[in-house]
Amino acid sequence: MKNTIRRLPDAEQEVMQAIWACQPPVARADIERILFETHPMAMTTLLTLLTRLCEKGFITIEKNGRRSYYTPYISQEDYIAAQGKTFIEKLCGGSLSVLANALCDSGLTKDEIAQLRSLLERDEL
Amino acid sequence: MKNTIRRLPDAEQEVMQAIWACQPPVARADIERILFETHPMAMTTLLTLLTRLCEKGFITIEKNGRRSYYTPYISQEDYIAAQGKTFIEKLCGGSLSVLANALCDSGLTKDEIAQLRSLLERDEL
DNA sequence: AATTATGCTCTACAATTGTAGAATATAGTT
DNA sequence: AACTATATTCTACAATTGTAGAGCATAATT
Repeated sequence: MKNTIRRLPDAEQEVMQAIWACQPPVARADIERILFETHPMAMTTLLTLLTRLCEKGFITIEKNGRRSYYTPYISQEDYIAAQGKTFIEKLCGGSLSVLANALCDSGLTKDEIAQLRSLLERDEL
Repeated sequence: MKNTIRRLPDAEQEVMQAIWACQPPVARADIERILFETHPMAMTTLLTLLTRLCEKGFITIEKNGRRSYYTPYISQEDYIAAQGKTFIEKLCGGSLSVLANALCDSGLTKDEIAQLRSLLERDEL
């Protein structure tokens, strides 16, 4: 786990999620297909973002002939952990309960509140 | 509560936190003093950020003579709730337990894990 | 009232981000 | 081998963000 994982800009994060959703190494076409649902963009735009993600150390790119294949270098779990941690420390003063309360009070749909309840009732983890 | 609260860029978020830490309406000098600890910047930089925050609807500015006073228009709780919700929906597929697991596995200090444990053991909320 | 100090607004500019067309390189086809 | 299709890299540019000096307005001081 890498401990300083920078917060990605929205478009790049969207691309990472598409990559994480696939079995690596991932072909451009697969990423494109997934993104089409959530954040459609021109193909060259996607390729620009992939290049930037590589420069930032989030993925590796291997070429095979004229095609490239993309593999996450930072896992989704590590990214979530790092960003979640930063979020809690920076915004919630390090207190998880501040987050939980804010979510309960106003940030969640009924389903999500139910989910939070059940999560809080399990005390394993 | 406003339901579409945009994610602020880092510098502006830092300023908001300084404002939230004070009793409104807040004088520039107070914000400056707090920021000096976390994110020092030139005074005019701060004033630029305050103007942007006002344009974005995060604060209101009232002038009294040549000084201005700043009041949050979006509460910290609402901001945390909105960003937390977005975070969970966008990154964790809407599943809080995904966040909780990632945090447990690698994102938290010992203290924070202890805190999460105790939070999970309380089943009020 | 004139001068000075101070607090804010305007202007500026580099870095990052979002977006995509133009150019290039390579693989497939005739 | 020449032609065509296609996948990637280069180049480009507007919008946003981080940063702060120059200029302006108003209050305090002499």
